[in-house]
Amino acid sequence: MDEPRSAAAGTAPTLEDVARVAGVSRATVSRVVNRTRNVDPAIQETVRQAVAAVGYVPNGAARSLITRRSGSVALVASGAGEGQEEEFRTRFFTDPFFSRVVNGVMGFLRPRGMHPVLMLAETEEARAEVIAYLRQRSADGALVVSTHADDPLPEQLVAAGLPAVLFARPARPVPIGFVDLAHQEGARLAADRLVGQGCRRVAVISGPLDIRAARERQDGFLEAMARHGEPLVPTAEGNFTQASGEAAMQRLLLERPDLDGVFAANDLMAQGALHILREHGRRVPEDVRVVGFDDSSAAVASRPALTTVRQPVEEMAAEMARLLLDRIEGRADGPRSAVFDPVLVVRQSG
Amino acid sequence: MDEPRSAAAGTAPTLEDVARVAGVSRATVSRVVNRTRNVDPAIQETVRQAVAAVGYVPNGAARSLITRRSGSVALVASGAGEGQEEEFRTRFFTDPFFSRVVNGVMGFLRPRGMHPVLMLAETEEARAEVIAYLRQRSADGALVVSTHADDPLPEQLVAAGLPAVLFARPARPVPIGFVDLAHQEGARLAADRLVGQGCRRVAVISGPLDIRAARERQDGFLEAMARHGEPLVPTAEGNFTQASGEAAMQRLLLERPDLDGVFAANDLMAQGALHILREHGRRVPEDVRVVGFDDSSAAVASRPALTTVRQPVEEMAAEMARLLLDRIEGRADGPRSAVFDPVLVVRQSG
DNA sequence: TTGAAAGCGCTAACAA
DNA sequence: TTGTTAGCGCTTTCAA
Repeated sequence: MDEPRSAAAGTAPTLEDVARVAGVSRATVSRVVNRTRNVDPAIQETVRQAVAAVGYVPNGAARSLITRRSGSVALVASGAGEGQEEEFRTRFFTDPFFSRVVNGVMGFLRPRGMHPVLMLAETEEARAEVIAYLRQRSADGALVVSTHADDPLPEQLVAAGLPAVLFARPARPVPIGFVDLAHQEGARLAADRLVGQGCRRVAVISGPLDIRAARERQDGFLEAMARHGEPLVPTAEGNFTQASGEAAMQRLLLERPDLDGVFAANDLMAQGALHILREHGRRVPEDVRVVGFDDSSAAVASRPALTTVRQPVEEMAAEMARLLLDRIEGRADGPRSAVFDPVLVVRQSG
Repeated sequence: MDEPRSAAAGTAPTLEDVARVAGVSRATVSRVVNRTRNVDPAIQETVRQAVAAVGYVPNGAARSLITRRSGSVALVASGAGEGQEEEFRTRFFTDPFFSRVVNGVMGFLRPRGMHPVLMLAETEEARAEVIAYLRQRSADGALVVSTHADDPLPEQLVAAGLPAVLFARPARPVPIGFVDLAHQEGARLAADRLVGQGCRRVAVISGPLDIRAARERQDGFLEAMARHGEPLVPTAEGNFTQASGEAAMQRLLLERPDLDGVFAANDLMAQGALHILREHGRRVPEDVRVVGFDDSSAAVASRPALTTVRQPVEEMAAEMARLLLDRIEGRADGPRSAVFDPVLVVRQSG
């Protein structure tokens, strides 16, 4: 099998080269390469052979200079801007949540020949870079995973007229698409489960209350408990890390040593709660039932495995990508959104 | 504060527009934007103001058409090609290892204005796509995280003359740069620790032995144990997942119910071992000591926290990126590599 | 130090 | 159905 000589050679072959070899014009080669109709099958074959012979690969820059498409989308991890860059990165990447988003996004993008470019936007400078990146058309749009309610990035994107879709509804009403979960509904599922299993003295480990999802999970849970005739439910705030879940559980145990049920606003914190409960000699689920949230890898990794409220992150991420492409390719008129329903996944802990 | 009118308008402003406003030529604007020397400070200022006034952002495609640089690198998750796409993705993304690589890569790339594009290469088709992506200059080079010894991608990259650096030394000697860990040395650290703590009946949970790193960790451990006068060490093979660690621990316990030490080739499997040991009423570290490998987030997440061999993944990933940029920017002559030293991190489990 | 002009490689009207 | 031609927006000689 002949190796195309040009592969390792100095200059990459261009359309021109293929055209010369095939004995046709550049335009025809372009049509064949881009699968445009209206090309004589015989010529098509000739061109394909010429392409193979010279080892031609279209130049992406030249192509997107004219199509105004880069073939990639920015996948942005956006934060509030208070933290250190490295700490933010580590926190973000350590959480299984982010991996699931990446997974779901790639699943959708890949068959469509598009690729995600990872970006961080936790400082004003970084946000400006993201905006500039999009404005210079290095990416066709942005998928934004935002961690704070007062993140200014969504509004900046809208102001710049850039295609973007968020994971989680924006804090202030902004004309931008998003995917989200019915968090309150999910929390209600957890409350119903705990009560249904006979728990009467339950407590909540919430996420950071400046994150909308965290607040909705807490509110939904408290509301459901109130409906069950339990208006007084102690709460402790964590920050979605396992360590914060441990600390919160400690506080809760001090406040209410006789508790028999815990709802944690994510699995990582639930896992932390499990550790502390065991240290204090509480058996799960016999003495205390624990329900988590997310159904992340942490849910099956812990012992006992977590009963948890499933957030279909991969599907949501895929939908987010779909909404963005619809927008980019002009299929969508205004910003569109999708809200997913949570499901209770019963395992051992609750 | 005036908003640049063109931001949300139909067409983005070009160099031409800036030049007109500033009353200079395109070339001069280009020089100012690209910080080239030899521009009159006064003119420089005028140009900057014009840039701000029209809200100019250079067009990336036009720029890279001529510079032949895209400003991004492919971050490739490469597999052997036997598995299902989705399973591969999920496995890969669930492992904290990948997140750490991304984290380290971004830490290095970001200050240099470069961005990672995520790609998968687990089938021949996907590999071809990666190669094409690089050949069409959509990325300036590739960072490859390979999971199997017989992965053909490294050789394909070399054959195509594309800049690339691997995480982990290639199976067959190929002229390509890589970063790696002294795995055998790390395993020796684990063996010394277990023996030093008085363990006499130890066992190994290895990774998939078709992965070089897994084999080296096992070999290094067995060799060290032999030196300690323990030539017979039972082993069980896992696949680096927690579930496989559990299964392996079950088998080991059956084979050697009186074991008092376990070395697992990664933390996830060690975590699985911990679960099984507890189920069987073995206390860790009192009855059985457990040492993991990696020092990933799983190491601090488990109870007891894992004593483990630290692999500085973030640093290694950053170095991988550095080696690639050196190559891309022509600072490196041939392929260069770096091998890192592991360190024992003592926590509770061993 | 600045400007004029020539392309980088490609796609898309428009003609033939 | 095919070819011709005109740029896309930028960088970079080469002259001035």
